Amino acid sequence: MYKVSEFSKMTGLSKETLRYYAEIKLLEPVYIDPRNKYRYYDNGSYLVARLLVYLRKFNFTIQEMLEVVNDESFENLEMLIREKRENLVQEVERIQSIIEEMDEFFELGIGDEEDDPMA
Amino acid sequence: MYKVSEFSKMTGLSKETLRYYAEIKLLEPVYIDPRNKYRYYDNGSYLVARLLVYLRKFNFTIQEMLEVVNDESFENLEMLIREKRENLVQEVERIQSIIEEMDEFFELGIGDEEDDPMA
DNA sequence: TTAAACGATGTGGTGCACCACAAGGTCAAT
DNA sequence: ATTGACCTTGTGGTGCACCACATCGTTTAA
Repeated sequence: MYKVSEFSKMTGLSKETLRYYAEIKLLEPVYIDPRNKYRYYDNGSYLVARLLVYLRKFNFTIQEMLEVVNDESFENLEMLIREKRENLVQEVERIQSIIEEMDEFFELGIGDEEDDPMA
Repeated sequence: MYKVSEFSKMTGLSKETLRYYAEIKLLEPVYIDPRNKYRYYDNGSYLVARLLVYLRKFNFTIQEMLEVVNDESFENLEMLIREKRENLVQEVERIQSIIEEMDEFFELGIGDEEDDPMA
């Protein structure tokens, strides 16, 4: 079993983040020593932590990661990632429409200041 | 000249936002009555406010909008919007690379749980 | 044994861009 | 004059995902 610092180094998640994740029940220690309250994680914790690090790369929010983790057999993992993918596709479209608006803004010619480009 | 509520309705910016914008010197009242501290805005304020609303649509941060507003002749406005456009293009690319990673994830076949897809 | 490293809890803070409530003074219409 | 609308200041809160410091008890290695 791993103590907090070791587990933090293994996973790249800070001690504070681990504490936060335990608090919101995203990733809880598998054992807490009642004498000193030390938190211990195991190899199963490590697998979950690696999954979380991966999902963070996919821009998953905490809430979304909770859905993944609370699905005990991870049978919905693919579906949840597909949903997130759809989110990201829509975000790309949103940004691209902003870019198009900017291009229209440039076409109006900002140099002509007498003409209110924002009308 | 306009008082706060009227100006808020005209611009779509909430009173709290206007207060905040005054505080950070993004959009300050043109006159403050010394007797009661009432804040007044004028038509010039309205033009600036409309510009800010527009830039918010372009995902400009407060700091970026400050750069625009502090450029008194607005001669750099086009340049600043081009920079922001470049930011947004890069953001689109960032998200798209995440989407590609997701697609690779799907190709690995998550159904095969004996194979660690995160290796 | 000692001292440094380690771990815990409690608490407040960060960045970002607002939002909301309380309390008190001023304005405006009746 | 009265009352409701309006404005101000002060203060704390929101959502989000952490981050950091102080204090105190425990563990570890010399």
